Amino acid sequence: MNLFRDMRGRILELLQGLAADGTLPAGLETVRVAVEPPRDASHGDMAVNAAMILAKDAGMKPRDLAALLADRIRTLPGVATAEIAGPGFINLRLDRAVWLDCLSAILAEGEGFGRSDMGGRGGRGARVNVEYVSANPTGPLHIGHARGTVFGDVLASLLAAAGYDVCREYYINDAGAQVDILARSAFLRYREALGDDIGAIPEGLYPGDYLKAVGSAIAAEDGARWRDAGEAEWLPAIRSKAVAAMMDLVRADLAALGVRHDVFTSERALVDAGKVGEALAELESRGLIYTGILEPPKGKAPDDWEPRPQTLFRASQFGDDVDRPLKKSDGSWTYFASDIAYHWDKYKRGFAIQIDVWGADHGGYVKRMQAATKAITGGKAALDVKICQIVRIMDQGEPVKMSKRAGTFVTLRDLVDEVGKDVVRFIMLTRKNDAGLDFDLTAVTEQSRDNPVFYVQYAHARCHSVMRMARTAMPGLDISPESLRAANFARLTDESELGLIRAMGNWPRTVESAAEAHEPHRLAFYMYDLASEFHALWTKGKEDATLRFIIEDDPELTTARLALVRGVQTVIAAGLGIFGVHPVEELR
RNA sequence: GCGCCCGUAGCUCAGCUGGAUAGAGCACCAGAUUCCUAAUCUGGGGGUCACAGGUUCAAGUCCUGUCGGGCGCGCCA
Repeated sequence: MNLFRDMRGRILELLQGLAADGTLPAGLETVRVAVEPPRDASHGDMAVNAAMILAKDAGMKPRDLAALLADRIRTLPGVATAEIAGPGFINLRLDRAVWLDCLSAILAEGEGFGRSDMGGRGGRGARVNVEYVSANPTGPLHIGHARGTVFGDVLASLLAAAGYDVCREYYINDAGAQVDILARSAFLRYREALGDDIGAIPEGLYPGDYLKAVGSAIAAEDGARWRDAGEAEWLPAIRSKAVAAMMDLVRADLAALGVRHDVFTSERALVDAGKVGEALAELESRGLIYTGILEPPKGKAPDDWEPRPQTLFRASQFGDDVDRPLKKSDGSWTYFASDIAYHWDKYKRGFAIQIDVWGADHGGYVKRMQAATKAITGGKAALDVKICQIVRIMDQGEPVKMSKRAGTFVTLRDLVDEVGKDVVRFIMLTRKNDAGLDFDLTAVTEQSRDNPVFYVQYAHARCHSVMRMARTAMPGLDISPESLRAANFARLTDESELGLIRAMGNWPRTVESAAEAHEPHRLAFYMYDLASEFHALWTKGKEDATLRFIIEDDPELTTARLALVRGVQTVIAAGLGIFGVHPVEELR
């Protein structure tokens, strides 16, 4: 149930009617017609901008068109008033019964309230692929991965809630030089496990203790088989085992954060299957590959720059600044080349809508990837890249210096262990993805209004608390979901109560707009605002006892108010559900 | 030098893809709080939306330029 979308649909029907009887010209473009809550609540329940959007094409003044339309809107069931304001807004007030029905719908739909079918009507939604994390399989996840991981995961949930058929994907970069280094590092640990003295880990290799277990495992499995073999002989096997072990680590870290991917795609597998060659042949056949010499970047020419003919993709034909190399000087593919194959592969697997979640340091890569995706799919796939800005870990307002040597934590797991997965997940979404974020280890566990996690959780817990209280104070009262659903909502008359219902009525459109914009952080702000309204009403009951939720000598009123509380609880739980945050029933 | 992102109240940030008088929280000031959970609530002051142009009925939002901050810039991923 989405009151705003329903109303928009009915207004579009009215417009069609006006066009059909010749009052308005036919074929007016209505995509920009919006039905929204007005910025100022005193303007009413809904604001319609149709008259201003359509005035020019209709050949009318906005306010005249508004008057015409308002006359029709007033005849719609559920509309109490339709007034023209400002440059041509039509402000609607709905019958109170409409809002009360909305509460009824919330209770009936439960946490499904707010789910949408915008991803596709009548059956399965459009398929969307969200690729996130995709950290190199060379060690455990570190703090720098936290934000993109949470962002991608919640964006995926959000799109699913909006009716899309979502695939959560992880791209394993197991084909580059990094994993060879991993293999060499693991090989040392293997020899160590066999009793060799390996001394200090040489510069350039991964020194982490987490590789000791890998070395031991290989020693246990293969014995001394590789010990005296040449690198060319052992490297592929050790690499494969090490990567598998690292992915186990990564998966465990992800699980600690409550993240689970549907698909893990291996870059090496793509390469071995010849997909890169196929992709480049495809581009070649479209005349998009040539051999040329790139200009050195101005202002920052690398020391060892020398002009060299390269195999280039014509990225600049698709919006990129320059053409991009596909081959390294040793003849192997660049990372970009296999990434083209990968995105093409995603498209061929049925994903015309693709979203990649990257860290801020990859911002310069966005254009070329979009250019390549556009080129190789013939413009049929859309790639949106969400860049997550860096997170500064703070403590008591001071930045935390993170280094292994200093003993301060650097891994994602440490962060989760320190404050809990729910806190990490929520806080990572309290800022827009492309803005920086300060994560204060002390502030996020404080119990105050400054701390959005607490504030929202407290609202949810408070709902449960009220229910527990009601059971004690009025033992004979039936507060089962069925009973609350059948409550006499007409007893809800206070403006704060209705305001709360209106706020809840905004939830479905918040979900839709957040899904459309690929901006899950909007849900955090919504939840915070709803919690705020709820706390305000609760406090009102302290000053005015007649506004309390529990009125012992009036079971009917109490039931209605508990239904309201239940509604708030439901909507917050729905929001936290999309966030993958467990809604607490009690704070301690 | 070029590209991308950012610039909104003293501070941290929203602003629903162009709408009405630009909003929260913190901090500050003034109040409420023997209470369904104490960890709150009500009100107030505070703005050249970095700056300058442009587009239109309407610009924080779109375009151009300038300034300031971050990230990136062939054979790393």
